[in-house]
Amino acid sequence: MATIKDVAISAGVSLATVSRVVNNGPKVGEKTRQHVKKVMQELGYRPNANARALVTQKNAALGVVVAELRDPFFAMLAHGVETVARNNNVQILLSAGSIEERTELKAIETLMEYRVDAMVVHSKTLDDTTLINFAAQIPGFVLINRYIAQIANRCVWLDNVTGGRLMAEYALSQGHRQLAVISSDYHIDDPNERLEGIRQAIDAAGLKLDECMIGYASPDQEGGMQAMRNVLSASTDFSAVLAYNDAMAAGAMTLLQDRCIDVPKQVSVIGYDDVILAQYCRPKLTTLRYPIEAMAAKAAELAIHYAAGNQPQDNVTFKYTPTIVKRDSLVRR
Amino acid sequence: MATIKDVAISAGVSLATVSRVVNNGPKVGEKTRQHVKKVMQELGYRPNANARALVTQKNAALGVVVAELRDPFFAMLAHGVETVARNNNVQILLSAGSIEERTELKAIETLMEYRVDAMVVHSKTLDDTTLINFAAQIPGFVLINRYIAQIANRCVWLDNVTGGRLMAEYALSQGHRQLAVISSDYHIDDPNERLEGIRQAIDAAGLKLDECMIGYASPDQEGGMQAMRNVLSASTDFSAVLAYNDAMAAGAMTLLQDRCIDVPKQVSVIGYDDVILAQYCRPKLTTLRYPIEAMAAKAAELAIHYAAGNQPQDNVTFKYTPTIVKRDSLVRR
DNA sequence: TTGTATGCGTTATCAT
DNA sequence: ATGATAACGCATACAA
Repeated sequence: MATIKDVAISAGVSLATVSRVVNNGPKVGEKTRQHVKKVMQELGYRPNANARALVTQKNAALGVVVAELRDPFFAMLAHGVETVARNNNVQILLSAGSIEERTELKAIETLMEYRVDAMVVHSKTLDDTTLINFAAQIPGFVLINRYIAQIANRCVWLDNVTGGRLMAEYALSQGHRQLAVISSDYHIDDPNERLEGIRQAIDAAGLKLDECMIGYASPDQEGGMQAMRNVLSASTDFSAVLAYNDAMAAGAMTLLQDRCIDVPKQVSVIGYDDVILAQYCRPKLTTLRYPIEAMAAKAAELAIHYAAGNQPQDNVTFKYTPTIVKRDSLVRR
Repeated sequence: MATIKDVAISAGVSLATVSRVVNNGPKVGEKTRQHVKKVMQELGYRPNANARALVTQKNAALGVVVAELRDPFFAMLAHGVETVARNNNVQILLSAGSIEERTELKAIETLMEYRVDAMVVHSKTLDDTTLINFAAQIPGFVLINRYIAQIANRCVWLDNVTGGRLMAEYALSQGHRQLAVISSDYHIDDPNERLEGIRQAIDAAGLKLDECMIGYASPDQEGGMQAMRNVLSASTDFSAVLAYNDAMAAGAMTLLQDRCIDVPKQVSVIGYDDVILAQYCRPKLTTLRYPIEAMAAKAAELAIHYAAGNQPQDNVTFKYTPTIVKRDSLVRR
């Protein structure tokens, strides 16, 4: 593959001149510029991004760490980042790491080896200290979907407590008095936060959420069925189900329907996230919109901005609040 | 960030020795090896992947080009590649390019600038010549979801004609005599190939597929509704709908249901791809399984294998055939 | 406006 | 077993 040197020789100019042309640098005669460009064309010259990153001490790429690409949620996240990357003419270096501490760590470390200084990270398993450390080393380190007070200005996150509260309040406002909850058994903050919000709303309404009305399982369709089964075996005395996410909600609906319990006539269901599936399943899912794509875009912009040398402001953070999307799975009782 | 030089000085050894330790090279005393490792730890040393790629003339990363991450299909593709990448301890460089010629080209070019020599490319818009050219330049260039005779041994693709034939044959075998088709209006080969297979099966059964029974629209849910609407306005004389993909199938089902046409009692629907949505929508979608994840994994392995210097064999190609997945959206008539 | 020279962090070759 | 040194391709400070 042709190098800058080849171009220089072939064009009869110096390395420096070619370099200037490549980078649209100033101080180069229009005539030579055209000539050099032509030679570049002929030789099929492409700048070596590695050499460039080495000498400039910065990598133009934008690093992204996600847990699991297959999950539509992360796909949307990646897409949000991708849009911004393209607009900024920046390449994405993507590292998927599954929800395991080891691989998540490794994903970030690999990105560091490429010296990417802009990075959007989705990490649920690494502890605060580790993340704060990374932030100290990488100027454009931005967390998505997580809040850490010490680096609040690098966090783009969703207010899950409010989200939980909203979904419960909405169900209550529609006349439901007996609520069941199906939650995730992953040991991360999100389920707890959403649950806390739900409890707040129920308490505020002067009602009680019995422990046996909460089912825990993996946060997917299968888990939704499982958790729903568990709750049903304890009690059938509820008119609405609040799910941890849309996948669980869909699973719960499937199970209810399999048992000839009509959704939403007999039991209403509400999801969380508003992934594509929410529009596809029957009945269409009433859910909480998690604006992950917009958030991801924001995170990417932030990462690029910080990496460019702009100092993060103090006392800011990027909090988003979910909103109710009314569809067909929850009706007034 | 600490360099190999810093480590060498701090450890009181030469650059070469440190380099050997880093790369687990031979010929280095166990004592010094331990010592150097310790210093590396202390200094938080991380090899610079850019410098490494520069001097070795090869990038350990695996490049991936996809059209649109948000699409669950590509998400699965990416996931298949990702699994292999992780097993081979290789980083993914992902370039999403949307289905436009310009961006697809740019995606590949950017990857080339990083000198990645293993590359899994999903391209529908670039012409054969361009792709063959890339293949000539990049040892580990592998196409997924496309077949080009001249570089057959670098193609991992699906037999879409057979796929189309299978879906039609299945519908026919279930007693359906009047078939409607909703297809994609994108100008790529896939829709035509699938349509051709469908025609083959219908011809073989001694039946005819009238042009007005084919609706064209964008290959998503919205398009599925649109195409279904078009067909319905021309004729209601069909008992089964063959869709270009699951998203269109889901859209078609929605429209039918909105018009109080029961699926599958009155009209059966069959999809293509078997993305997650096929299991979520109601009724669950009978569809053709497109083993994209396995294919992507294969492509990634191939790319890494070729990039490592192994010559592609002559006279081989990697063809996959879809299989029917029977669920609830198609019933015997 | 153009050219020369230096160094970025590594690997690899050749000595020792 | 270890060290000195020359590339790798490029950007840039400095000279001309």
